Amino acid sequence: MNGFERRKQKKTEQIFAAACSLLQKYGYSKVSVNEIAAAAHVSPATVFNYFGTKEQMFAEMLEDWMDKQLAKYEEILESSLAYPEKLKAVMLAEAGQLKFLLEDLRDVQHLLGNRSEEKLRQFFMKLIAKGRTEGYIPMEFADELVQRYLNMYLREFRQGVDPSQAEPMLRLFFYGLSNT
Amino acid sequence: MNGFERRKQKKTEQIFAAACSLLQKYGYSKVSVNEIAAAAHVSPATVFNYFGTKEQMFAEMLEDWMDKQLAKYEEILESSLAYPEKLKAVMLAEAGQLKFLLEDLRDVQHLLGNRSEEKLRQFFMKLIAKGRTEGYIPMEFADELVQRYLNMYLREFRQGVDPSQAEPMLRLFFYGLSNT
Amino acid sequence: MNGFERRKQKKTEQIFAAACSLLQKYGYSKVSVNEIAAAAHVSPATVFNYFGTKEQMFAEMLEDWMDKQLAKYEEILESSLAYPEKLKAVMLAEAGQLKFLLEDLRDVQHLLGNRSEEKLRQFFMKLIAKGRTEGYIPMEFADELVQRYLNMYLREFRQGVDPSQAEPMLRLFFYGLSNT
Amino acid sequence: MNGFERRKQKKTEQIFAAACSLLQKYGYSKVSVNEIAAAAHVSPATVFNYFGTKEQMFAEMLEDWMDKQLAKYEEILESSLAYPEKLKAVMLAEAGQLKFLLEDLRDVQHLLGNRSEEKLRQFFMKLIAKGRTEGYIPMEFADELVQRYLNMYLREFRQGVDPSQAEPMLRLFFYGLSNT
DNA sequence: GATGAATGAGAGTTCATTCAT
DNA sequence: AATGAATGAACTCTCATTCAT
Repeated sequence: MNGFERRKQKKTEQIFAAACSLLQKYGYSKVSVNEIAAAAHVSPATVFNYFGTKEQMFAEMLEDWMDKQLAKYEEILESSLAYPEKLKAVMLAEAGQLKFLLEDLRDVQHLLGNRSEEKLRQFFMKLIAKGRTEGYIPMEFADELVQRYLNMYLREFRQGVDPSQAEPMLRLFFYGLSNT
Repeated sequence: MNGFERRKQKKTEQIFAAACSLLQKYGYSKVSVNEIAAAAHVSPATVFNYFGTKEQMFAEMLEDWMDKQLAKYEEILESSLAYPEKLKAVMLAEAGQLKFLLEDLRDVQHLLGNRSEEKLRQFFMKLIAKGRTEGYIPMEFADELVQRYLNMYLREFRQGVDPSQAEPMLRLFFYGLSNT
Repeated sequence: MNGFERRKQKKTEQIFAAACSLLQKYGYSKVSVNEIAAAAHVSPATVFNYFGTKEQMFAEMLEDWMDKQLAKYEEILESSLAYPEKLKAVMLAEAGQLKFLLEDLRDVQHLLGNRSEEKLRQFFMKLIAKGRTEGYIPMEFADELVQRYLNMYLREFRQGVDPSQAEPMLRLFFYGLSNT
Repeated sequence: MNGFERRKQKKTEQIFAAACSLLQKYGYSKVSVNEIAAAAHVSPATVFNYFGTKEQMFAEMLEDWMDKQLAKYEEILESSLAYPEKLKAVMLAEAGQLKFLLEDLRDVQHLLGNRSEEKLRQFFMKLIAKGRTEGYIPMEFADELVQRYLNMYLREFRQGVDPSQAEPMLRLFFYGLSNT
């Protein structure tokens, strides 16, 4: 990588960092490209030179972020933890992270794009497959259903859980409300 | 009710309907008051005469909507259904309804206001209390936890479920992922 | 005057009072007809029924006010005071009064209209004539000049003088800055 | 100064000129930023990029204008003219100039800001001090009073005097109405 | 290639005035 | 005759995007 590319790489990271931080604070429609450019010490024009539009810029930032997140997930999946611990770890890996996946849902989910969504889906399929192999997920629940179930919990955890609530929530995950 | 009041009432409903529909389609920040006014066959100025600000207009619309929704819930709670059926009915009462409670979370939840949130919370408390009396909700789960759990499911159902998935989701609600 | 006319008269006075008070507080362009109507416990439509336009309404209000003011001036002119005392009295009669004659000058002076301005000019002519007769205003100063001079002082006094400054200002009026 | 700065400087001047001219013609609240932008051959957005708000734009324009005006005054004060001639020159330097200092008083005086007002006050103090030294302003008149007196005349001259009236007005300034 | 400046299109909001009762 | 409701036109201001250097 030559000097030009390194510089571009660095600016891209600054832009991503600023965009990410401001997105969380104010939400997609309330952050202006000018603000992001200012926070990244870059000209607004540079943002457009790099990404074309505001939307595209956020899309790339989110894909970048999602790739990093998925790397963490994969690591957890490959670890030596027991299966329930893995699930817990995955869910807690989200906690306190990008809440905007919830907040400006329509905007942001659409931005996240098919590629990232597909990657995430594939990770889920592996996670579920492993769960079935290890006997934690009964066959009678269809993949689609379990995926939705997992997703629901992930979203809940993304909003933030205080640690004292994490444990009981996970118990509900496995055993539900009925106590018998 | 005289002519003036009837007319105003009617226009208010038109505005609420237009606002609700457009809010779902595009989200809070992407809908302009002009669009809503046009859809409601009303001048933008009228919207401001009625509600003062865009924000206030949505707040009142949401409160109105929430009151109607709560009325349905109460009716279900007072019905002769078995408890699990009641829960199911409450959840399905949301399906296909106002998705925006999720989508522009920051904006809209804030708009919903304390009054409505409190009303909803109180309904939940009654629902949970009844569940405990009838033995469906064990004492060992704190109110706070159950409320969060219910909320999580409600939110999931709000996004829409096809009926074939409703049943298994409710099974998970009571018995969790574990199948033993 | 029958009942209808009395009612109209009363409403007109309420409107004038509200308009006058709000004009002083906020200035011509920052007061809306709706505000005035509200303050006068009257419908905005009534204001337009009576006066046609906002501008016309203020014009009539100002003419009304000016007529009352001129009546006071005439009384002073006809009184038995010494001439310099009369001048002083006229000037102080303005103090603390309608400052807007200064503030939104362009708007308001234009509103005041030719009729009122002419009445005021005529009063000044009488005042000056009397001053000449009594030897206080030398012939070498043209009417036009003296009128302007008086006006300048009147405007100054309209902005408000604290009583301790009134006396020296009047001394300057007669003897100027030179002290010999 | 590079190309960017020159261009910005030029546009700023165009905006100031347009704002000044239109302010005199129509008064603060009746001039829209759009009008000013059009007259300055600039986009309305540019005005807001430069100054943030309409108010701030006028404030800066007035400060700019006042600085130039004060420079003229200082030059007169330092000149070799006799004191009365200096006073006359200062007053005539205003003639035909910014009448709005009178007209939208509330708005504009507030915009002029403390800085400019303070600069003007300081110039007045110097002018008065010089007048005392040279024996044209007797000690028995307090600074405050003289300042007000000067101000009153300045305001009068700002409204415009035809030259034939300037001389007698200045005679009144020194000797008042009394002729003895 | 990167920037600071500039902008067009549109946002929310206000208000003098008119309309329907 | 008087009103409450309704509005069109205009306002200040924002922002994603483009232009000129």
